[in-house]
Amino acid sequence: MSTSPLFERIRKGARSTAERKVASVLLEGYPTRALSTVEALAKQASVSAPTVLRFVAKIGYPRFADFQAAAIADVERQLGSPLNNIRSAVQAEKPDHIYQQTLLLQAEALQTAAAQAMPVEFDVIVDLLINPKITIKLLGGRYSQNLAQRLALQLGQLRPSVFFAPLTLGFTYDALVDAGPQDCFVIFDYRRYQAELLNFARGAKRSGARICLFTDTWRSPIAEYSDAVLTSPDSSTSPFGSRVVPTAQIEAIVAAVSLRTHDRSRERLARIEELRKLDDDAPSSGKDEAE
Amino acid sequence: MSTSPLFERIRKGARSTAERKVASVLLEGYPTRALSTVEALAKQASVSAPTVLRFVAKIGYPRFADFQAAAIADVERQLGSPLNNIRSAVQAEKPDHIYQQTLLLQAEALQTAAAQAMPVEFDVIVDLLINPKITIKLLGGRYSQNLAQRLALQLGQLRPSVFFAPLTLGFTYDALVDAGPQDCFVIFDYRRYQAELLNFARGAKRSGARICLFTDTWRSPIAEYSDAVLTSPDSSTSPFGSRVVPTAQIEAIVAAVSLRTHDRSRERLARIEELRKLDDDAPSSGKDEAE
DNA sequence: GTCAATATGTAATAAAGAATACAAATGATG
DNA sequence: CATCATTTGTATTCTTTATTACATATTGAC
Repeated sequence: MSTSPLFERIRKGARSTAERKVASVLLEGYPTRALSTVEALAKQASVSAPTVLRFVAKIGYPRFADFQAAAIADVERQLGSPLNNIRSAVQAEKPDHIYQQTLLLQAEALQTAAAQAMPVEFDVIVDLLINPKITIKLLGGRYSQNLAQRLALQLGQLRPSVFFAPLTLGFTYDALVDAGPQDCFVIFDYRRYQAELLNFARGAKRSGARICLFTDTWRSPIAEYSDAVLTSPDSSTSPFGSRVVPTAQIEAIVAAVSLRTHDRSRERLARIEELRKLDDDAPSSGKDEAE
Repeated sequence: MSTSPLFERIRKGARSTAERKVASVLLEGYPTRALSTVEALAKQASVSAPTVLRFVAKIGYPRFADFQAAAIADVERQLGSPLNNIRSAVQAEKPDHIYQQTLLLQAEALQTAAAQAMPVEFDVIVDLLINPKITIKLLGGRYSQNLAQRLALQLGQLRPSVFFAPLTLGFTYDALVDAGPQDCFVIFDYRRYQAELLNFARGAKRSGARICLFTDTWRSPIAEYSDAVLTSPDSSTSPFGSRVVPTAQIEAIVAAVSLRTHDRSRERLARIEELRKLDDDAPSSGKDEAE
């Protein structure tokens, strides 16, 4: 068990009798007792207020407020990720509100997806996506274009040759004209599969291009032509299917790609930031706050 | 184990807009944020100090010190709870693959979001969105436009007068020209908040329009001008923030709106289907739909 | 739209608490 | 046991923080 630095400082910092009293009191009720006031502590330790002040100053906190801040930070650390306890409490008794219900339902969907995941499929996709010789083209159906767009947006920051092919008014086929083995199509197709997409996939496959498919558990017919498929269980309260799991999948992909390409993508991101700054300076740029 | 009474009091005690802001801030950082000062809290929630005082008074703590004492007691209770250790032990065994890890991480994020959720905020938003007299305009930042778009897409099927306002090249302000009390702006703004959006929100507020904000726990400055705010905790493996929780939130909103409008939206959906069929049969660009 | 009721913010006030100066006590060393 | 250094306490000042009183804005009912 690792003790906190603050805890150690208190233990080791006490030299004289009065200070040891203070330290014991603090350690006995660690860390919550540190959250009270100087005078309360002084009284509990049967010493004077200045003694307490001097002690915390000696262990590295010139102002009592600093000391308290450190204590609070420690409390947060000990509580672990902020809401562990409350989370488990909420899980125990199902909440009544539709908002919470929906979120929890999706949480379960994610856990299911994780449980039945096929890492191999995932890896195949990532391997394709990090290959700089391959051009990535993304597209999706009426309601899944969004996903394609999002993945395109993020992937486009990590590597070159990423294109989003909007599925509007037959323009889609433009992307197919010069498709070849050097291309990888990432297709999102969920229930109410669109024939247009299937046609497209067939054409792509014929041209020798790779296909990665994101679909639901019922599996779009495109699966047949795909090199790798990621499926997501769909449990949803909404009249439209849920896109929470797909969103998480996308982020997982991005995370993996980002990891694997590390240096290159890092540098790329930096360059993009540079360019953006130039553009943003026309209007006043966004402030970038960390509290 | 039951959730702490204090936690529940905070969640349920908030009635007005300003009080809801305070409650959100408290719940987001529960319980440690309650250990800071009245003014700090007021600032974080973009309200005045007395509002904070009045709120804690309302939920049963006539003096702020009482409230803090309760919070500290809660911290002690949580730290003392053996469940904590068990839980962290269970959490220790992680799956090995980044894909599964990411999904599970997001599952946790959703649970956290559910735990600290403020159904009141949610309800306020839904109330606005089902009001047929109100025009809904949605917009978002560079990377959150997607979310706006998705919500627009789905909402647009359930009710009329829904518009997506793309944030491109200053065109955004077109949506602001004739904004008034009959308008509700739904804004998505996550870390690396964009000044442009903030300006926009200010303008919107001035015109008397309502504002619903989706943001992260750091809270976009727009929160100050918003009638309702939904926050999402951000834990993410990817170099970009995660949008899983926001996605789930959107779906929850859609589900709720759909429930509340029931008949009207059902009929509307049917009509849309009809029209789509007509359209799909015309172009020769491929038969579009396979059910 | 107008008015009453309720919320919210501003600014002044009161209280609590932290920091400081200085004096008293303690303890070590010759 | 005298002297210096160190520790501790008392009393005071200064800051921060909570609280209250009052003005303004917002909301909801008619």
